Amino acid sequence: MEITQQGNSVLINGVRDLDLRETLDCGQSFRWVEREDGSFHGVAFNKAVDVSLNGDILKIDNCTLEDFKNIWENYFDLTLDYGKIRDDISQIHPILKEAASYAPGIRILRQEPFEALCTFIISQNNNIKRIKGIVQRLCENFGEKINDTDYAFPTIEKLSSLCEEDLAPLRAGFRNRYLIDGARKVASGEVDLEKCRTLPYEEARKELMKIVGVGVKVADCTLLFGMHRVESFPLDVWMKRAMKVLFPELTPEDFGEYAGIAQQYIFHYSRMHPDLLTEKN
DNA sequence: ACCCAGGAAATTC
DNA sequence: GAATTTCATGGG
Repeated sequence: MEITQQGNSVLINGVRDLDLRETLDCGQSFRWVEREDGSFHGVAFNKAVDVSLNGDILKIDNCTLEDFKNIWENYFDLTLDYGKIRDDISQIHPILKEAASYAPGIRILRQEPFEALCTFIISQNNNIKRIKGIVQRLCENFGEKINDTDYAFPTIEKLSSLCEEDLAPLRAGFRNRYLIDGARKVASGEVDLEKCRTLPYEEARKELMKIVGVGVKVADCTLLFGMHRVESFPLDVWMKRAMKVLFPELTPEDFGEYAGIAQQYIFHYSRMHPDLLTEKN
């Protein structure tokens, strides 16, 4: 990877295994918007950027070399060799091999832990389109304004200072209570998100499940997308169907130390081929 | 009107 | 304890 600065942009040459749409619009982050020209606009770590990819050249606008090294290289997980991981996990099962080669540009973003926690609390019994709307309103109402059009994700302190009724503008329904409980327990230290990066997996899960409204699935997604615990294997409705129909002889443990990456390949593949999961198949 | 949505809590059996 | 119902909201 060769990195150069060009005006207000940073160019990264030689980026492999990255497709912006597959990665930013596959249900792991809910804050990226695709533009007409195929670029993506989004906010993370209090910075708003435009990202585009031409061949193997990644361009990040409104970005300094420092921001790239401190934030975006990590955010897009560019130091992990997904080609190698794909080769390895492809040996687990032929259908996984097919799913991985179907969308080889999926990467697991390294999002902010608190943002991942909140967005996956919001995700429960909900659809991706509405999740995006609620998250957008959450940022507009309670996040710091960082330019004409963009808002940072709300801080832990800000959200923990609110009550359920304050969140009414989100129209998130019963999830308001869960968001407040999560913010308060994280703010008080009762739930330690940083510890979840290194705790044994089951203990990290339990730590997050102290929050009302966080069960196994939301905990697994928070660990995978917020703490980069790539051994996590979240089972949502799609994945449960996929396991039953496509991998009846396998258990989550069979997917190994990169199960979370395999999960994303399978999740995306299943959503793109819903007919594969109907009863007769 | 009915059913579902990257689930989890509350209630009932 | 395991199975079922409820929880707000919006879209198909």
